[in-house]
Amino acid sequence: MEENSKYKELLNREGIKSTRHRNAILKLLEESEFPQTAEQLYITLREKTASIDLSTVYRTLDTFASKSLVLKSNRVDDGKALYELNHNEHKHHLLCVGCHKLISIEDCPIGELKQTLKNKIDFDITGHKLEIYGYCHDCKKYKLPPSDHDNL
Amino acid sequence: MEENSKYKELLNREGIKSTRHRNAILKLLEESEFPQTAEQLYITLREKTASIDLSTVYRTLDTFASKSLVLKSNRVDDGKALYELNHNEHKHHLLCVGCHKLISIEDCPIGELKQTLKNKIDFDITGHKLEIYGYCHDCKKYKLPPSDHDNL
DNA sequence: TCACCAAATGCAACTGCCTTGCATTTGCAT
DNA sequence: ATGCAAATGCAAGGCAGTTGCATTTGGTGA
Ligand SMILES: [Mn+2]
Ligand SMILES: [Mn+2]
Ligand SMILES: [Zn+2]
Ligand SMILES: [Zn+2]
Repeated sequence: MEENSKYKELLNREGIKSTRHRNAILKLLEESEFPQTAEQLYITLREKTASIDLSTVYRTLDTFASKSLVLKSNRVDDGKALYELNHNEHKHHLLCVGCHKLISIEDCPIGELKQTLKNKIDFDITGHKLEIYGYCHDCKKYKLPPSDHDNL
Repeated sequence: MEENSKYKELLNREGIKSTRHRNAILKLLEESEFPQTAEQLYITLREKTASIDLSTVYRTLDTFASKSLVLKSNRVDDGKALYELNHNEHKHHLLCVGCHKLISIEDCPIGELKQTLKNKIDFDITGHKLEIYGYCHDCKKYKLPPSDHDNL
């Protein structure tokens, strides 16, 4: 066996075993600034560390998601699944439809809405998902044509 | 040939032919309250009207989306593609994670954010997507456990 | 009205993402 | 060290969506 993992107690707390692959995937997700596809993670894992099967990557990510260790979402372009570490923090980002760059923002406009809706139609908000599209500073200059994302 | 279609000039305006299938799909979308999968549309079309191939449904929806006649999105559960008529109106809805009911709302909290972001980080918003999860009036009563959608 | 042709469609094969069954290996408790 | 459930590798399979190609169809102009 290898050295005791940094993530051992985190995994044990969730009632699952600490393994080479799980540790590697957690580490990789921790190093990732933005959500990744299973394929991207798989390729990086094969380059950086040991051999791993793609099905193991999927199964591990699913396991992590079921424990809320990772958040699973879908890429806007192609619907492909994206995975990111769950930092239990509230984050949104801007997607530049020119260069596909992601920009993190700390603004969240849901706070006020929460109370409004609770009063108006008796609905208790537990979560939400917000994607914002547009043009970044660099892409604005090139006056690219408007995209499909308009009117969303 | 059949009777002149209700949607003929709409389609011609976009530079594409008015056909039996395209008219049927537009009609069906018009009757649909919420976004539908290609499969759902396909099944309904086969029941209600003539024979049609699934690939034709996909190609037609893609064509419509490229002309911005329909909006394409992805279902939260499974990432499957959803299609709806583009009414060029700004709408959001609430998803009850208890009973999976959709509730339309007219609130949109992006307006103010738009100007804030433009000033703060020089980003021009062209569109956005907002999904809100929670418990409706009925489901609140049953005190269902919180779901995966929390902390989004 | 008719002939013509590009566009639309049907059909079947195919791709890519993701899942699953099963044999083998591994983590970990005893 | 031993034993066993959980994790993994491997290969096959499932399913949403795509594509190539032959045929049909809608619109245009003679
Ligand atoms: Mn938010
Ligand atoms: Mn909005
Ligand atoms: Zn950009
Ligand atoms: Zn409900």
